[in-house]
Amino acid sequence: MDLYERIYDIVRAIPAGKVTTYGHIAEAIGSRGGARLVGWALNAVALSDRVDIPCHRVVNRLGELSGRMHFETPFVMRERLEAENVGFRGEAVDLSRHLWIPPMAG
DNA sequence: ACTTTGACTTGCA
DNA sequence: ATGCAAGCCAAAG
Repeated sequence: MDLYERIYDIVRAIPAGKVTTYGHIAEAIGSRGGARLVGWALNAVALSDRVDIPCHRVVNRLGELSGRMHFETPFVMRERLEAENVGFRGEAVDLSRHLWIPPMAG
């Protein structure tokens, strides 16, 4: 299984109303520090037809919507999260309430 | 083939 | 707490 598909599997597993971070996903696929790879994979998703992957539920370690630029508009990401009752703390997601840790692969 | 960049995170000073 | 450097894997020039 490619790392990309592992990433996609994990992102798809994020429950509505929850978010996770690039770092946690990277760890889940057995690639600690490979957070950038996750971003790259999501970038591929963004310009792909994949809609099954809720990439809006992936934020950086501070809960900031660093990937909002890659959506149709920079507001879509925030709006989608708020639509799922995700609470915000300033410009970042309240991770203390909405952080979801992905299960380890294997 | 080598260098630079990217929706990132961590370590050391 | 702030600032610089390293590490991860893949894609573009």
